[in-house]
Amino acid sequence: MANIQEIADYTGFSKSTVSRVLNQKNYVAPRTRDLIEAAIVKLDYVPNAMAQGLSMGQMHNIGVVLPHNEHPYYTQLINGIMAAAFAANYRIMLLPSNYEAKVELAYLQQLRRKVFDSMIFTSHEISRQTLMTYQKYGPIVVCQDPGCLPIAAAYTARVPSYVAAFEWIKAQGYQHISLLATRASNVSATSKTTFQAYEQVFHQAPEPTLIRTGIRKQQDGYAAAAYFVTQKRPLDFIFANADDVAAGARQYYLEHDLPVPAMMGQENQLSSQLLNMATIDHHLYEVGENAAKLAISGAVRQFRVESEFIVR
Amino acid sequence: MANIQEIADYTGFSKSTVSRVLNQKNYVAPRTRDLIEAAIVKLDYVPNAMAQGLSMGQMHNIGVVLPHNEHPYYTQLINGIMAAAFAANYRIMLLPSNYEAKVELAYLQQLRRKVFDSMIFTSHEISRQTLMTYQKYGPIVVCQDPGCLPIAAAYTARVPSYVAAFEWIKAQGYQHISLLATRASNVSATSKTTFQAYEQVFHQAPEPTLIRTGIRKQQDGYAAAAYFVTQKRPLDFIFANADDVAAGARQYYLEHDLPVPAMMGQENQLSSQLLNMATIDHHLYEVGENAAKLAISGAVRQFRVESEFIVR
DNA sequence: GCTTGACCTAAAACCCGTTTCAGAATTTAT
DNA sequence: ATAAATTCTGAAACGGGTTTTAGGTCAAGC
Repeated sequence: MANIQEIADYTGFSKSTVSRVLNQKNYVAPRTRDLIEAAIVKLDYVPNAMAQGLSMGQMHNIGVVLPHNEHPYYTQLINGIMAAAFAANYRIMLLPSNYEAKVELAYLQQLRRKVFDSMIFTSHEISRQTLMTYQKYGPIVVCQDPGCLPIAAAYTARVPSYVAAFEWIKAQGYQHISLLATRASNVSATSKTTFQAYEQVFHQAPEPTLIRTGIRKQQDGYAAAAYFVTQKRPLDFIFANADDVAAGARQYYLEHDLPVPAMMGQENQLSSQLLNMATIDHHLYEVGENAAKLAISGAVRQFRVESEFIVR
Repeated sequence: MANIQEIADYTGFSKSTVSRVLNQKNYVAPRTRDLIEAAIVKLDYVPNAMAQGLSMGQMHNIGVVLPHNEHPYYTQLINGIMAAAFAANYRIMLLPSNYEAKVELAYLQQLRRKVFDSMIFTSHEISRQTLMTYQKYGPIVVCQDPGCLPIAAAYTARVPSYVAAFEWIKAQGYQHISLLATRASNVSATSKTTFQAYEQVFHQAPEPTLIRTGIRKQQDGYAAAAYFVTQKRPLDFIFANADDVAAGARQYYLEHDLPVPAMMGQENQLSSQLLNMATIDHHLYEVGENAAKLAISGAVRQFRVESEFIVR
């Protein structure tokens, strides 16, 4: 528990000189440096991060807001964020929001309090306007298209690949398309985008009876298929929000000796590769990496990746 | 960016009185309190967490070391940790270790530096002896059985349910049992435990050709099944390290119109419920919650849950 | 009327670093 | 030889809180 003062006292130099040795800056006589370094080793001194943080005004922490962590979207995003943050010697704090605006606001207060230097919203309930008012307290990065607003963002441009996918589905002659989504389109930008692309291609809204929300994992896909079958909702194509979800649906049909409808997934997970299934790769790991870089640099820039429709 | 001094100046009281109002302790005249609270609202003041941390010696952060985050083991554990931490107003920092002792040591240094107050090792490469030498810098909780060592731990007692499961498998008459594991038994306590339980029941070591390691997700189970089939390794039971993994293996057999071997999974995920498959519930969410509670309280206690063999 | 205790507040010390400023000792340039 | 620039170091200020100490006011108890 030695502190910098003890090192100073022990060596006979001052705190400032010890600090200079620690930070390798300004002039320090080689002999002085050696003596102080020896003392640091001898007394097993490590600087106190809180004191450094207070003094320098930053803690090298990034707060990452995420609603839950059971969707591959978040898993891949987090992995990308972690990789980039780790590489830059930043740490990430996991901030569960459960899609609640009130909780998100509490986290923004923590940004003000300097609990972390910057934030990444993998998803946000709060309006972008509100987010902007907090930018003065630290970099805020969102993972959705912020439109023309001056907000740092790393996100995937989903529309082109969604349209391409629906064009392809239409060309194949499918007519009753089921949409599996994480959340309803009135609360989720992603779902909204999906639905809009659907309308753009098919010139009509998706069939409400073929929409299922609350879908995150393989098991949810399985349950959705079970629902369609038991409720007798005929369909010929399943557009899933993740490959694992599609795989789960497929599993249901196989297990019940039913004909498996055509389907596609998203995220280009291993399951779609194994099943030789069409998918959309949103390059989320890369999005995560760039979100972290923006959070660290503080640049109010937009990093946009084109998602990729993969036919197999 | 108002600080406590500004509130003091604005109201004419001293820093200490403002601090007392903030922390609701000691005597403060009602009128004084009102005035100061009004000033806090007016100047939109929030205390600086780094200054508070430095002054009080803790940041209310818990560092959570995890090798990767793609296995349900970690997902459930993290969810439990997050829930308990969040409830107690603690935050968690995700510390990826990739099973590297050197990285873990770096994190222990961060504990000394007060980057976080306490640590949870969901898995650790470093010896328990080494961990113990760092206990003086803050609570350290492991998620494995620490034996009789005085280390705080929240973990699942796996042996009884493993033995019960193997007894059951044996009673059913299965003889060629495949074991799917996250890591090899010489580096993983969990795998070692599994193998030992196997030997205890079958009086012989598991068949090396039926062991697959590096298995984490559904897709890995699928790949393992593909391996057994293409390499012509006959087996009649698959003991998987997770339900999703078993589900993946099952999927492979179904897709290739092969007879599906008997199998069981672990973690009691939805997939095993849907497939009506035997499993072992390690109650990881609960383990995570208790790990967080130990990390927060600093009690050097052991929280042990019995895992539960579920026949379906 | 005096002591005692409760109530209220401020000054100062403390937590532990970084950074600025200023001065002293050397070197280099002229 | 002297002025100027460089190298080295320490004192002090600063970041922004909490806590201790101590002193003052006031009412209750004897």
